[in-house]
Amino acid sequence: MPELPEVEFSRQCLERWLKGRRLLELTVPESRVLRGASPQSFSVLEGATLLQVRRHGKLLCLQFERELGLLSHLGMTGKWLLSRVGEEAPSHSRARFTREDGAVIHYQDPRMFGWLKVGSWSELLEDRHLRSLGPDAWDAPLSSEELHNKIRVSRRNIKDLLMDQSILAGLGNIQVTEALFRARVSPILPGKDLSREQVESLLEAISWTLKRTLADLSQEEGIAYLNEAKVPNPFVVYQRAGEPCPRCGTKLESIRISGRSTVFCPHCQRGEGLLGRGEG
DNA sequence: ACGGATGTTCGCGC
DNA sequence: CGCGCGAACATCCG
Repeated sequence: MPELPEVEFSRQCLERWLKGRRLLELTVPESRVLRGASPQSFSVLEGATLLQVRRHGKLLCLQFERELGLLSHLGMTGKWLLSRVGEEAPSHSRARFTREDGAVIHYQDPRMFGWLKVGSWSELLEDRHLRSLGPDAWDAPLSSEELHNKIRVSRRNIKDLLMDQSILAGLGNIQVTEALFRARVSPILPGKDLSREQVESLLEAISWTLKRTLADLSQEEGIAYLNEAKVPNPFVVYQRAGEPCPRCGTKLESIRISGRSTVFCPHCQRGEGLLGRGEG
């Protein structure tokens, strides 16, 4: 379940499980997750102690002793999981790191859109996947002036712009859908048509939805997430097409933007935004 | 059983 | 050349 909040949750888990501890053994079978790297190349991490896990957008950066590092992108279905001694491996485990006490940390990823990359820490910090990211949507939010300047020249719609990791890193389909609804901005509004006030609303809405999802994950729901328990949809509009808008009661609609389903309220999130007419 | 799913990248056409 | 769009990747779930 990886957008910024889930990736941050994974970051905290990895630090709790591994920070200051040695990796005794790594088993990384050949799979698409390696993107062509040799399974053997991961053995450089054997015996290394994890120093810290950083997150930039949806990318995790694990720093180890000996100037070593590991980049982890969770793709669509990636998860880091802890197996206690003697527990069975989860399905679709693509990598297993054995701790000194025998516990095993698994990287699980059925669809394998995620990936792992091992290398020297300094080299990984220059990796194109990291360098191409804009400021983190949570740790380094843009000012409304900065975001407005980035989008005011674009004819692309605002939903596309907010999903663009080079503008703001960490948002995905759910968080953008939720933020646009909260800010009452139409997802199809071209970037150049957003007022400064709308950009301000969006930034507030983004931090609100990220904070709320993060809080959900680190409370009881985090445990449910780990145990794969089914929890009811916690989002305000995502996956609620056909239900009444929680603000005005209008039926929520779903459209596709860049191949992704986009739920919005046709009344609260009208295309003209605050420009156009003052009627309404 | 068919369609859709939290992400990114590549290639094509304009 | 740059932009926008659709397809592709692989598997599961309702």
